[in-house]
Amino acid sequence: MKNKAKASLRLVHRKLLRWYETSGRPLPWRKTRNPYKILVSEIMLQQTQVSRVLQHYPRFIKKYPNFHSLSRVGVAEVLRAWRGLGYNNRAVRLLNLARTVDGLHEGILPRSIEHLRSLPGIGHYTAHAIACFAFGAKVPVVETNIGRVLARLFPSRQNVWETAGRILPPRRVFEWNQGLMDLGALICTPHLPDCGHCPLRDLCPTAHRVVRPAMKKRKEPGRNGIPNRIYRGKIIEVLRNRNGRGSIAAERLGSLIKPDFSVRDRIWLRGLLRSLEKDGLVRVGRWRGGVSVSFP
DNA sequence: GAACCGTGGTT
DNA sequence: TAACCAAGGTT
Repeated sequence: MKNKAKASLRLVHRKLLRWYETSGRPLPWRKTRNPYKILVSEIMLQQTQVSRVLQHYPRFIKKYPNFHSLSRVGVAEVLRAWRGLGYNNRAVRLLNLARTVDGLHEGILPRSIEHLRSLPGIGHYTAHAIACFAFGAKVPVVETNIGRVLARLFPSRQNVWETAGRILPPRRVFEWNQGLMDLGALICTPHLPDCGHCPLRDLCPTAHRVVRPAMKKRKEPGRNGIPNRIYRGKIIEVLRNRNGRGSIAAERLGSLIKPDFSVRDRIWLRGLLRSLEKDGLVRVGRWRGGVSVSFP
């Protein structure tokens, strides 16, 4: 890299880190280095806004403060604690992860990115996030915010992960990664970026002239124009609210999640239940010639 | 690599 | 109001 580019990069480091000191968000998972607490926050934050996670994270951590306490409960209890967060598969994966760590790793989360990635629910991003935020590794992190920021700051670069690795500062990598995310969430937003208040505006080639790529929506499979995943969520919510009583007849479940449920919907409902069963979210059994549904 | 997976606020 | 969007992961 040329000296000029190096100097410019150092300026980016300085400006962003300074901005983060004064404008970074005071989020609870930034005040700890506890691997379990960092992990829970990262799983919750997958495709989920910070504002929503803030509503549920403290209560979840209080109820399940470590891998051991979480590993001892069942799917039903975890899904109730997960209510409102969405993507319920994450709760099941987190539970299985806790059981694995508690049972096979003496309650200690692995430190290596490769090992982390082998655990359920931890992919490329989350493994790097845990390595950096919990273990202090000097590794890059790229999620939707940072991907957008880097695409605008380095429009000629193609691979954002490679770019993120190349521009990593020599120290304060924790603050650097968190700062880039805050910049994307607060200033460098998708629709109308607030370039006037951006600490990097003088160094950004696309400042004040951001074009956002027009994305086309895909069509989701569903019923009556409602995607199947919404019905899946309704099924889980019905089961959550059946405190005590274990199972429910599929026919009754159908009428609860779809007001005009009829015999023509039976096959469709069976498909939903099969997918939920495969994900470990429900158990499907036989009952009086029909089908019964409960938490596993 | 595309399809699938919740929930609810914002525009 | 319909569409978009949000600290991704799995198959």
